[in-house]
Amino acid sequence: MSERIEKLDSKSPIPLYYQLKSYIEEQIETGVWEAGTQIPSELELSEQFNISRTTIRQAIGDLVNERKLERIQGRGTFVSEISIEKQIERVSGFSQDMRMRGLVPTSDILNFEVVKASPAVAKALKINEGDDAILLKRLRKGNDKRIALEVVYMDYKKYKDFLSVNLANESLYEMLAKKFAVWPKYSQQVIESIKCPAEEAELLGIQKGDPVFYFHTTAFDQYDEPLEYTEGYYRGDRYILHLTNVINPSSQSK
Amino acid sequence: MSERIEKLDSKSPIPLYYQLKSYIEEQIETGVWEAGTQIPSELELSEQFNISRTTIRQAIGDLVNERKLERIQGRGTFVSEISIEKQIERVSGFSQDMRMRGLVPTSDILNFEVVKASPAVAKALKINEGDDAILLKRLRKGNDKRIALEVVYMDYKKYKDFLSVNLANESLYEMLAKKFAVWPKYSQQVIESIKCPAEEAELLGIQKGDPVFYFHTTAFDQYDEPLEYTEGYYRGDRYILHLTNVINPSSQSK
DNA sequence: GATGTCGTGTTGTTACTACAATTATAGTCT
DNA sequence: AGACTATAATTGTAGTAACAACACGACATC
Repeated sequence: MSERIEKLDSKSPIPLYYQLKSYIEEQIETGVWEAGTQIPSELELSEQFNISRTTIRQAIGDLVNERKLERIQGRGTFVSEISIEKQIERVSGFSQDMRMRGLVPTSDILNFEVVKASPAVAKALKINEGDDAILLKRLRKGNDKRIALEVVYMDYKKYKDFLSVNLANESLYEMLAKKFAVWPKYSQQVIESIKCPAEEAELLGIQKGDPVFYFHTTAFDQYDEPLEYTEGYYRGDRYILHLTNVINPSSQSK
Repeated sequence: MSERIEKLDSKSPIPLYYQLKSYIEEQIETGVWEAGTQIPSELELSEQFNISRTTIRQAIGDLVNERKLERIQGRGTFVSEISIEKQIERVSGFSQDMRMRGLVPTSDILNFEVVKASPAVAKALKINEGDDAILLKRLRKGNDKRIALEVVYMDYKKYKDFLSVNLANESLYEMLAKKFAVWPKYSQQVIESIKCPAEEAELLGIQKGDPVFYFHTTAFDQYDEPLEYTEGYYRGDRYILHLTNVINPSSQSK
């Protein structure tokens, strides 16, 4: 088992460096290469797989960027102690967020209609004030407990077909990817800690004035166009924000 | 002025690719290459600076990683529309945070002593419960307005000399870099939205029960060792959290 | 004991080459 | 006009080569 090496397939349409990258990721994820340990040197890998050092470095460089590996000149390449990656992936909407916390996400749709864009919505979606916008108001639950109240706005011109879909239990992002071939590339959030207004408090089942997170989030698609704008009230007693901040995003080469 | 090209210095100890990277960053930051526009092709840059395409690609690859450029096969390389980078740098402690918001950070030191580590502190700093820990309690202000109450804990064994320094107006991180040659590499935060307790409310000049952000932050140094653990209460009416979440951290090569 | 030197192993930098894959455009054919 | 084709331009992948920079241990020297 040990000297039997899965040779990489140079005839495959998948690039060699990518195959090697997958191999290394597998070694890390299965624990064959434990956190903190040194991986084989570039020369060793080059001989082992019979591919050039250029290709080895490309695979390792990618993984260094993703913070799964760390290179130290003169010493070697090591498996990162802490996988920051997992924490960063937090940001993929409510459904994924809940699943990551081990909760089952569900939603009650309170409102689903076309409205005129308010100034805030228009600005976020880069449309004109008064233009048509899709409004989707949902009470969001984790394991059937009320967690948040979210109102999503989208550009009606772009996503009018969207009104016909059923998304009671489906992730908005998963649906958008399937039906419209768009997906979020990044999102910008503004988060406040406020007293919950009366109307929202009632829907969330808390007292007026109880502390809540108030999110304004604009998600951008792969073309850097606004995808959706969301305002959300998250119960302070049931929702905690976890963040990992990377101070100095190091480059591929250093 | 236009055909006069700053030649890169191959005799400099600074790598060529890094010099080129700096040059490109300068072009972007000064607006010579505007957002969305195509930069010269790799071949053009190679001829212009008389360096190999390998080196060009390394510089561009770094900048693609930092999301300042985007490469599209068959089309070219373009300046990113939105500089996410600026938002990511948010995370460097209160002083830098305030400065980034255009406010002048100051602090009142309320307490600065050695205490026995509580379970939470011990766990965060990876020391034993009851071990000595440095406690630094500060009322933090922006433009002389009270913003937050922060309590920093550090390992006394590692940073005992720290007790003698004066940091009324200096950033903790800047001081640590100068005196101890350590700096934060990343931090993990847990953020809650809670009702402010009575004691903290009084110090912050708000009413008991007003909403505040409650932060627990552990910062790790360049060796992945815990550097400091901070608990902070941030006034909800004066502090807003801005986040940019990158959904799919793409690799250097794609 | 402290310091310096040297050899080995490792990653870092740079150059050269060749071909593949993709995109856009110009041109041709129907 | 529309569909297809060829070509050019551009980035992507892969190889080879050489030397630099750095870390570290072994050993010698002071």
